[in-house]
Amino acid sequence: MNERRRGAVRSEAAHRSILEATAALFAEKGYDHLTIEGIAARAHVGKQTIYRWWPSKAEVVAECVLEGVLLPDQFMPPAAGHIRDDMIAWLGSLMEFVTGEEHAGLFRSLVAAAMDNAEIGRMLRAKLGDESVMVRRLQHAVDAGEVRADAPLFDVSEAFAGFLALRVLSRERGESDAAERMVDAVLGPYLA
Amino acid sequence: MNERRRGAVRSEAAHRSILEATAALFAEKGYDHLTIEGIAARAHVGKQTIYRWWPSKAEVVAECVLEGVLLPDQFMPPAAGHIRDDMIAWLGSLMEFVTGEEHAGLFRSLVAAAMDNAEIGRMLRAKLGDESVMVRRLQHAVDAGEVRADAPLFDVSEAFAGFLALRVLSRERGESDAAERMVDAVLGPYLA
Amino acid sequence: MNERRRGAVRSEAAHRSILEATAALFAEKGYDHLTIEGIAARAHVGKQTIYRWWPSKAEVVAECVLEGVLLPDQFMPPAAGHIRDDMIAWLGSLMEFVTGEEHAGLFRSLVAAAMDNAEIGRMLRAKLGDESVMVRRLQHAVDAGEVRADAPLFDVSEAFAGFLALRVLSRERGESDAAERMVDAVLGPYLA
Amino acid sequence: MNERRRGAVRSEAAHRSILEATAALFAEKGYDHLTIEGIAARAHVGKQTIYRWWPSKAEVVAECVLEGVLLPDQFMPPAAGHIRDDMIAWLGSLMEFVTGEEHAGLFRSLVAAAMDNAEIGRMLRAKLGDESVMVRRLQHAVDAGEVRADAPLFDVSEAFAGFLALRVLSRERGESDAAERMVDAVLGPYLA
DNA sequence: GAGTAATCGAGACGGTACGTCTAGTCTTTTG
DNA sequence: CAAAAGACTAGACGTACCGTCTCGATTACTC
Repeated sequence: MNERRRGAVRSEAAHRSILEATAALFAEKGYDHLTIEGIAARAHVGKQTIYRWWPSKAEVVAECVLEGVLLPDQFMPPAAGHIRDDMIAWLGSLMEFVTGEEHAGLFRSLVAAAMDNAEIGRMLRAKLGDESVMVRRLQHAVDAGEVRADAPLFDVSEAFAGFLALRVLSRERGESDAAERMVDAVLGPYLA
Repeated sequence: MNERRRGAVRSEAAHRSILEATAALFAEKGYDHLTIEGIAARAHVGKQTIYRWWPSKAEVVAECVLEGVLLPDQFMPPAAGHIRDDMIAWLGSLMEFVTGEEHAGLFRSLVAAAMDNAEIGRMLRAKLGDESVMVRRLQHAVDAGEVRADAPLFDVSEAFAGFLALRVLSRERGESDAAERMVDAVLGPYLA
Repeated sequence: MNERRRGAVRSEAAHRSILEATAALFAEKGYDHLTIEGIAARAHVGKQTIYRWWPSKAEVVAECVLEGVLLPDQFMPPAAGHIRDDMIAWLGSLMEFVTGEEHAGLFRSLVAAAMDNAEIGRMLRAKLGDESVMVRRLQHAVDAGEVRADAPLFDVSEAFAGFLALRVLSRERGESDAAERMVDAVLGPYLA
Repeated sequence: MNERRRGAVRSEAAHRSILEATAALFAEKGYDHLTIEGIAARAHVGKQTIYRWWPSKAEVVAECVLEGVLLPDQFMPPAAGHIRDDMIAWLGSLMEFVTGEEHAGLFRSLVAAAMDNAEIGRMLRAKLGDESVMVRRLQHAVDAGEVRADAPLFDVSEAFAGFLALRVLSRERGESDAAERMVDAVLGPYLA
């Protein structure tokens, strides 16, 4: 006879239900008013089912972020026109997004979660300013002759990511032309 | 006739004792394992005495930061030599500070606290990357002829603050030459 | 020369105000939801003013009972007709009083207070069935030839007081003819 | 299909442990220095486990009394000799019990508890002066020809219960021959 | 009248206990 | 045998009072 494992296998329905409940409650109440009991109740799941698969609240939230349940997919820097205009538009819209009333609470909660769990921090950063994506956009601009070939693309992209990180951390939007000034200050000298 | 207050007056001993206990416990256990009961016990104070004067744990911590009980005094960008070297040294040491093992826990806790309480966020930012201080250092470099007069000093300083914010958020130190590369990428073009 | 005290003298206004507040709150909330803080607040008096003159809540309540602020004056057994009818009427009305919805809570509270403070117990008993008053009424009946001269008046009166005490303690009214039956059982054999 | 419950069942160990701790602490400190926290600590039980099954301290104590953990078994009127002697002995010993130094505190506490909770009151009364038991003893005396057949047994027994109630209320033992006098006054006329 | 001592209302203090909530573990029954 | 339901120990939450102490004002007696 074959040696198959017996008993029920991990319930995918429960798994999904937990992630969805977590995302919903996270959005409603934020990271630190999120409770395991609340998730279990909302997901119609036993608490033990959560503890069986995740060691802590932070890990559940981390998986939510990873699965993209919590954050919209990456913001892609548009390649619609000149690199300067595209970067300004993109930085500006992201700045709006992270400081806007609607998502500010969620972001603050995610930062708090990131302080609990390094994985969340890494994902958060990746979502905000994935360097590889930004570098590709800049490389495209180099190829188009808009940016000098010797520009330190990685460091420029990091400066832009840092600009957003600062907004998230300090919780201040800054002036309306902040994105434009930052692009001109950092990228300006490298424009062809 | 003036409306004189009546009854006993706030005990300065209790006040100090609470702040000290908070700082000690914060350092020991971090923000979210900090409890009001723990503070009260350590400070030999009734819980009500804490609740009488602060609405929440976050406010007590905020006052600790404000009073400088929790964080060392501002990191000053040194004016020891050439601006490039000074900024690299300063950014590097702050990066060390926020990602280093020694202060990482305390720092992460403070960031988490800042997400609870905007006041803490503002103080934290002021301690770490006060733009006005950085701008003054850059202005000094302009005066010394090391930086071009038309350099956008404020935006450069914000890029540096963002660099640190990104480290805080992602909790990654990055490569050893990260500070140097960032300074060269952002400040480099403006060096005289 | 005489050793007279100096300084202000006890405020009679405060004293009265405290007793009144106590009586009001006792009636509203009962003995164990009565608090010193509540009395002080209601009486517009500092807590210390209460503690200066009474050692405990029980003592304040005791003084209220003593002063007749809490309980109506003694119920006098009427001397309206034949001793049997008078005693039945009197016992019945007192039974009504102590078990009736209106005063039951107050009585329960008084019993609870009496368990704290013997003085209250003694007063409570005196109010319910003051033997000397009852004995006088019985003596009057003896003189009128309604009761035999050799009847143990004191013990009979104690039995009647006990009847009431049992109602207070057990919190049950018993049957409607309870008073009549008790009078017949105890006093009946001694009727002339 | 029947609606079966799921999940763990009430822990009998915890239940018993709580009742034992309650009885021990009641005896040590009395009703009003008895605390839920104290019970929980002594019983090595979470507070919530107490609140899950009982709404208040009074109910826990009530169950202790019911289970006989707190009070000795019913005091039975002895049937050792003549009814007069037996009743005097029995009343006397109960009077001793409720006013004696040894049990006075516990007893007063129980009475106070009874004022909180009618259930306790009923149990207390049943333990001390259960009429049916007393009536049976009196009936036995009637059968033995010691008491007249037309004696109002129930009312006589109530007079005796009242005698005890009065002691409990007033907390006074009275004179040494109090029991004897009461028996003679109330039961005397009905002796054959 | 100035000085002194006790009182007053007010309210902060160090504490205890409340009743609720959640954590994380353990137990029972169902599918 | 995993999952749901939910009871378990543990302990923090924020509130209510306790009884004491401190404050500034007031009152009444002494010198």
